[in-house]
Amino acid sequence: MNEKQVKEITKRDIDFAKWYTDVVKKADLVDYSSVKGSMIIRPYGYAIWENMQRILDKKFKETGHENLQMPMFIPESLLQVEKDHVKGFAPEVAWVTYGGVNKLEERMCVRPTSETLFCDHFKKIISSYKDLPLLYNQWCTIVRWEKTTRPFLRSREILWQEGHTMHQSEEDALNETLRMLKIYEDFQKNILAIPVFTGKKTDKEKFAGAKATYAIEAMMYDGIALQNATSHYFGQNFSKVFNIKFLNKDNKLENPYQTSWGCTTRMIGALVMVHSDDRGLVLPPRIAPVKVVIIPIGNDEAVNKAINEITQDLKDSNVTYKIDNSDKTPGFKFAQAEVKGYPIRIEVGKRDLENGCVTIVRRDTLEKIKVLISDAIIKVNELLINIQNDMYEKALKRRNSMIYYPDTYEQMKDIAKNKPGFIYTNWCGNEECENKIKDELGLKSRCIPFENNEPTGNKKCICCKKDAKTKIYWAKQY
RNA sequence: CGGAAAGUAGCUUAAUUUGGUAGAGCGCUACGUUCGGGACGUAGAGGUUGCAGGUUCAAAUCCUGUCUUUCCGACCA
Repeated sequence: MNEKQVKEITKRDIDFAKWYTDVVKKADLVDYSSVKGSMIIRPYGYAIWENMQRILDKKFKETGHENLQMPMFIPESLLQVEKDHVKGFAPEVAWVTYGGVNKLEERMCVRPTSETLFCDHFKKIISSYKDLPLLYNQWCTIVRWEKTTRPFLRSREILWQEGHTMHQSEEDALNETLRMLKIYEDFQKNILAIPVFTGKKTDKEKFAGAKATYAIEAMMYDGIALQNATSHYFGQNFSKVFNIKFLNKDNKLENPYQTSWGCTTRMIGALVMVHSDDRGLVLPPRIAPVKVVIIPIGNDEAVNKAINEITQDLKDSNVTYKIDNSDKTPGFKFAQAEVKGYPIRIEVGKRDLENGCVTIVRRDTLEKIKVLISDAIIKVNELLINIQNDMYEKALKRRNSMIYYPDTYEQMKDIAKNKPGFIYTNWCGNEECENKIKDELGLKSRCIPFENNEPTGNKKCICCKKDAKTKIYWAKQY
């Protein structure tokens, strides 16, 4: 790598935080606005979000969900209905107190999440078991008045998706909660190439007002955890206080069982923090808005002819591409393509063309491959699959190498202090130990995974030495 | 929200200590020469120094407030 590149992007291993902001800025994903925590998602960043939306929305529709739009304002009295919910969200809501020049009779908050709005609506439209399940989703923005903000990872205005569903039985609602969690898990793994742990949150960490929260936990390159999606089971917590009732088959009134689930543009931050490198963004092919960038070298008739041939093949194969026809030198264009993270670049110049070849370069490994023009499309299609798989495997390997399994609290303390990553231990299930570990080691519980969660070894809690109920992941978090 | 640092052209910054005509590099525009890892020449455009007050004959510079950004804590998707 030459000096100029080093100057533009801070090295990842020297200052991870600065590297991250450099990458999201230089790759032109995001810009700051004049309002703290309200970021401008630039076209390239938004194109990634549009791809996420398109893929997830299709999954939601395939599983029977319908999109709708709810209002963005919640009257204070409505937010107050569920006690735990308001307690959890009140510290971070923004209030509207004036309409024009007149003070409002009742102030309204800008939605921090829409459970209360949905419930207020559900009670009007649900009357029979025949109305259930009710499977709704909305794509929208919400506002949470965060104190510390960072592009994508933590903003005050959040672009997201929230699903809200109502069911006849506990079983149906729980199934829905886990079904949607699985969709998120598959999406992260297969599309974003991000390995994740899925599991249950502790009572301390669960959503305000929920009976149970399930989450997707990913590890960033620096070993810090990022919660990438959540799915909540509410039981009848909200339906009771909102007085939502339906007549069941036995002609008896019942409160329905509820779920909600969501994911945000934070996933873009995760893409950066898991895959990208000192040269800039690295995008998995399945989420990349532009899969191939073509760089002409010199302005030559043979070059143009070869490019026409290749682009026709790309069109026929439905591979999104872009031709960099700017008047920059090739070296500049190569560097630019790397900052932007296009999975594949094809260099077309007369030196290769004399042998009927072009050069194909993988963004993830920077490997250069010479192929005949006629074989380019075959190689591109093959590489798009390989890059996607290799990026997942690489991320998985790194993550697994940063998970620690201490037997004693002293060992855990040492790891927490000296080694970034996740720590997997036996746990008694008590909040006291959770609080102690947070206070003393700065670690929060991530999740109790669904599989291989039986206590091991002496089967005692790592902290209090009482009988352990389960195993649990701990980590520092964004 | 506490503690610290910073804000001058699109970006990186000089001038701030010691108040006195805001200067450069990159980028941008036009033309030309170039083109296999961040090209070069010539000519240009671009600033009420984050914002609002105050001190002063005079403020980028000193003082107060405020907004934004970054880092460290507390809080959180």
